[in-house]
Amino acid sequence: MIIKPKGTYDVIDKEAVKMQRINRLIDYFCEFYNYEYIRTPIFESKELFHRSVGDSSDIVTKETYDFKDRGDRELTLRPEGTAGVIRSFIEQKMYGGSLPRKFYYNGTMYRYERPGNGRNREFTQFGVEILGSNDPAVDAEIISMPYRLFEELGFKDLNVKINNLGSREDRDKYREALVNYLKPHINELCSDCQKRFDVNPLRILDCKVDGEREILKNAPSILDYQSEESTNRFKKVLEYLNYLDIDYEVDDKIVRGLDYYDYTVFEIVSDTEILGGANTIAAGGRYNNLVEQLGGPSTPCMGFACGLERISLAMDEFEEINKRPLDCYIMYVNEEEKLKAIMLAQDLRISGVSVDYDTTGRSLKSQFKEADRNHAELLIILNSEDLKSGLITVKDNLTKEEKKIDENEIIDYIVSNG
RNA sequence: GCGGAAUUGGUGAAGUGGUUAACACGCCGGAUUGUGGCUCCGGUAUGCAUGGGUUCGAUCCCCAUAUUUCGCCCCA
Repeated sequence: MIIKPKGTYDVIDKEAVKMQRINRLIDYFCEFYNYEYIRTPIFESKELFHRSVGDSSDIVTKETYDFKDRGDRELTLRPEGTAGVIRSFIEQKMYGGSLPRKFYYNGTMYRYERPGNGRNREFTQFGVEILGSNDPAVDAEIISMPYRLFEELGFKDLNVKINNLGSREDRDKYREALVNYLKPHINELCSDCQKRFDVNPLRILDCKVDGEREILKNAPSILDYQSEESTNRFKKVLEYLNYLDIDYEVDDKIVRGLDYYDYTVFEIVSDTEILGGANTIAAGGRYNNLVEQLGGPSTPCMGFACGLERISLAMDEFEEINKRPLDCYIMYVNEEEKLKAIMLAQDLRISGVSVDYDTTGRSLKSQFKEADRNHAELLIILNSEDLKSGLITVKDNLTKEEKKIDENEIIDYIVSNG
């Protein structure tokens, strides 16, 4: 038997229904907020991700799917959505047109990691990016839009953790201060953090092992190392969030894993327990330098992304999700009736009625069961005897009321009852 | 990548070194020879993840591989 590759999964049954529902809401929401749909390639040149995500980050060094095609091109399956959008923005010279551009994407991403509950090697991510505006109102929208989307999907007790990383210079100053503070205590940190100390000291703030320790609680705060301009900007973002009624909490320990973030970074957390310890359902931030870093003109941007599998998993706690009911199920037994069923189904479908019928030759009894499995609202029971006199039996599956309708009026009857 | 656990029909699962692998749900058929969702009866794994090995004999013991899952690492 051939089985699916490790870390992939099939979306079927309930999962498929949930995914469709999530996707429809995403499309609806983004349209409402005036975001344009964008679809970029699933594979890009390897270099794109090395330059955007940061050469030193684990994502690029060991978690991407890299391959060479037959023309010896170095390619990478996209591990995230932002880089492709930025590349397109630059390559299509969108910076020459009216700004900002507001995009949303929704598609599969690839990451070579150990699969687990709600984490796969092929996974689906939805995200938005606003390119070309540094207005704090953009920060507020990028946070409030997913917040409201999650509320709409049924999430309760949402909270936003937000922090201000400031400009590159602000961050460099802070990094130095943090390193100086931690240096005397380095032996008290866990082994992972001792490694991080050299590679990415800011990550130590996020450590699960050392996070609760006094050393880190008393560490200097990045918020104290901001320029006045950056601090005022952050205040403005928070002010907007207040007016938008978004529940947030400033957390100066939030630093994101990627190199490209500056100024506002945030995570949306839900108190659901189904996801285990990790209850972050969306995350994002501002990246005002990335476009330039990738060879475009300096363009301030902000975005967020979230994994649909985790969203879907968390939604298991919410109300039962059912397939859309079928308007009508047609039953028959013999060949003559079957032909009628096929033609009737086509006419009804043309008239906008959702309809189905059996194609496995099962008994009438089983056809009733099949109709129920499909939550059919009306049952059409064809009978050769009645057909001779031009009559068709229609049964309401809720009230069990049965009527014989003239063949010529059947479409109108069903349309007006559906 | 490192460590632990698991893997029996469509599903949930019981089970034993030795003829036909419980039970339940589901599905299909019948009782009801064309009107169901209750009831009753019957059917439903050429087979216990895959490949080796031990054995007279393995689903059961051993090894390897795969997949799943938990923890670490990481998290867009």
